[in-house]
Amino acid sequence: MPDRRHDATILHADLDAFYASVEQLLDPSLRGLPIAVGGGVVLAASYEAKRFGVHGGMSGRRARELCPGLRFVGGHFREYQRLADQVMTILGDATPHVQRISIDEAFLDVAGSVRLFGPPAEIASQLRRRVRDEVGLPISIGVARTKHLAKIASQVAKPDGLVVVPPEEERAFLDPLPVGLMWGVGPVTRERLERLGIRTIGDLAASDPRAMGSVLGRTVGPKLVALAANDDPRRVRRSGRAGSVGAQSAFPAALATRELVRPVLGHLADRVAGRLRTAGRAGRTVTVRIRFADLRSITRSSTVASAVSTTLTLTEMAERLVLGAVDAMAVTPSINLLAISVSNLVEQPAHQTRLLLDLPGEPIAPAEADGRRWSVDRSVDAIRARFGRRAVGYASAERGGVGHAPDDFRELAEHEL
DNA sequence: TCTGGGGTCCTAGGACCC
DNA sequence: TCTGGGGTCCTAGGACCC
Repeated sequence: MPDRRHDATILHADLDAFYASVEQLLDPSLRGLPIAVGGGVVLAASYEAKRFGVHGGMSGRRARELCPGLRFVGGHFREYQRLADQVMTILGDATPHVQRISIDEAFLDVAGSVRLFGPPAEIASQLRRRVRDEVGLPISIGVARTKHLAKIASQVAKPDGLVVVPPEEERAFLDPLPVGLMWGVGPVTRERLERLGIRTIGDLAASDPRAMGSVLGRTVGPKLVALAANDDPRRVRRSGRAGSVGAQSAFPAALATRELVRPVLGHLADRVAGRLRTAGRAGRTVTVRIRFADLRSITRSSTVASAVSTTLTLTEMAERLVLGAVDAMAVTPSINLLAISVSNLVEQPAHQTRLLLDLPGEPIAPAEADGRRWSVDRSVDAIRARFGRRAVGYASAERGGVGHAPDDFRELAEHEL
């Protein structure tokens, strides 16, 4: 692709209030009404509900207080995935350079498409129209020279809008905007910056972390300051595969006994390792996270030479890490949540692993033991592939308050492996 | 106001090697 | 023997995003 980084050819496309918009699409009687997807928690709110201050992450009770007429609707998770995929296909018609960064948003670089389809702003308009006509959903698009600018532009464009930032207007566009609009500036950083008198992106761009001493240096790294100064070298890359796979489970502290650790980890390892095997991958680094009753959490990790994808091996490694950390503590803590994550992923196609015969009476070398575990796992995988996930359960894993989140929602959050 | 799950990236320190 | 620089890998924690 020719280097046209001086042109505004990056698009950031972002579906508006995605889950809520889908619900309104599926049930026309919900259109124009304040609705929230979810129940105990608001997963997404329609713009009609947002006007009352309702937003994602808020408890259902709080949302009802703010907006008495709020309608809660159950999530049609399969439809979210299907419609979002449909939208991505449309985006892919404009250019092969599409980087999907979540279920409902993506970066595009249309530098190579200009001759075919016209200027970027026109491409963006066409895409918006097609998504509206063919899928029925509103989508906002920002067009600029860099990913950071395009992302901010799409936020400014919402709802259902298009904002183009010409290269010569970047500084004027950026400077007055609140820092909180920047990618990577959340509530914590925004609060710290506020205390330093930094409120706008322009303020941050004008600041020098070294000159301001270590306070600013610790608050924001050089990367963030560079972004504020409009220095963003990141390219649009085709969506890659996930770099890690994990699973977690929260449970009432009252249940958190040492005895619970093993079954919970077994259940988590079963999910993680199963996904790894399905994707033909394995990981060298195993990380566990332990959250305590006071919501503080710690992580412990271990990196091994040969990548892991068997359920039992992963369970054992995780258990060693968790118990090692817990036993080192002065008092046995109440555990609130356990998580397993596997990273440092490598390819491990099925045919690469030897299937070993189980000869009765023969001692089993460690490597062979893992081979045996692997073939057992593959058998379980095969049964599940035919008869569904629940056909074979991991021993005693379904008990103990594990697995609160609906499976559909969980699958939605899983990234492409 | 404290729901829950799956991810990424950044920073910093230490070990180790050249 | 001491000093120093640079690169890579690992570990841990934290913030953030959807």
